[in-house]
Amino acid sequence: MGQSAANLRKSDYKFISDELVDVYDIILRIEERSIRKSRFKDINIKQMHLVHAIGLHSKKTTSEVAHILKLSKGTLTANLNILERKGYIIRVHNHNDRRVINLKLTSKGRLLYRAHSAFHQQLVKSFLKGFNDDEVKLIRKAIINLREFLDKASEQV
Amino acid sequence: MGQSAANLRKSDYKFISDELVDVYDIILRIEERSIRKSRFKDINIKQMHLVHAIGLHSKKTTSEVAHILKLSKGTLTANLNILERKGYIIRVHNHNDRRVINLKLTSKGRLLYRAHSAFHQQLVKSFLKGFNDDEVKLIRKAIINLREFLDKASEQV
DNA sequence: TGAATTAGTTTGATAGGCAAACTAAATTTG
DNA sequence: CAAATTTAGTTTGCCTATCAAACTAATTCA
Repeated sequence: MGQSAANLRKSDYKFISDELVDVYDIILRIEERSIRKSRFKDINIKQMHLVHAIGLHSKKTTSEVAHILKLSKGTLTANLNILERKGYIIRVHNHNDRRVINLKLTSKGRLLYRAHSAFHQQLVKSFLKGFNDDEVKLIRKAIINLREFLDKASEQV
Repeated sequence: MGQSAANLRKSDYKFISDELVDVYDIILRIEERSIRKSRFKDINIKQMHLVHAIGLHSKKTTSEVAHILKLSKGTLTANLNILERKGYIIRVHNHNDRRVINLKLTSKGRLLYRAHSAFHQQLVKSFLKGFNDDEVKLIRKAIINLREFLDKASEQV
């Protein structure tokens, strides 16, 4: 409609930027509410993400998980206490080094993990709805671009 | 290399999902650090986003901004006090209704706003690096998909 | 074996958030 | 028009999440 490519690009930049700023908060809010309505209403979204970080199969240590989530060890201890008390995780003392604690999900924890994964999968599916493989690849490429930029920025800043 | 389209799609879903989960936290961390290194080191990322919500031109009220940011009025008052004390915003009593306070950025606040916008613009540019207009449109479409899904999910959940 | 290091916990302090009570101004209503 | 109600923003009291530093127990180094 007489709109130049340059104008189109500029408005797209702004649109994409503004939308992306909103999207994350919306997702967190939806997750929070869907947990509240589920059988797992005794945990919050941060504890949910801790369960996700511990993961289905790994036996990560407290320090490893603290590093992944960029939380202090003290904060992690507090949250692990909550999740253990509520039956989502267990602490397993490591045989080789008894200072070390390996974290595992209980079956209840694994149920929660899978429910959360399902939500994320649904999210990405709707994000990619109606796109063919080439188009999905393109979006993948955009995300790789972004990640590279962020990693470079992390070093500089 | 013999990988079926379905498999490709599935691994892409997971990749995209996992990356998106990380990206937001990384962005917040970079923003936080870049503020710390800038001339605006006396504010934090939440106050930065409050400045962004107030915006360059609008004269939003306290209640409007509280609603936009989904914060209680009390929380907003506390943060506005900090930004006002530090010279980023001013409160302007509304002539027509003297209960109402309109929020405005000071020149210092506008400088901060523009610095933050520049970062976001750089972010989106790198996100879209090397893409032509059609491809940018596609990504725009993907974000619209996601937003529609989220809005629908918001109603349901 | 004693000293230094390491993994995780405890402790004390701080910050950010909310809900409810409150103040001042505007609007409705009898 | 005066009293009652509503509204915008502030104040208050409380709660939760987080961190850093001190601490404990186990391991490794010298």
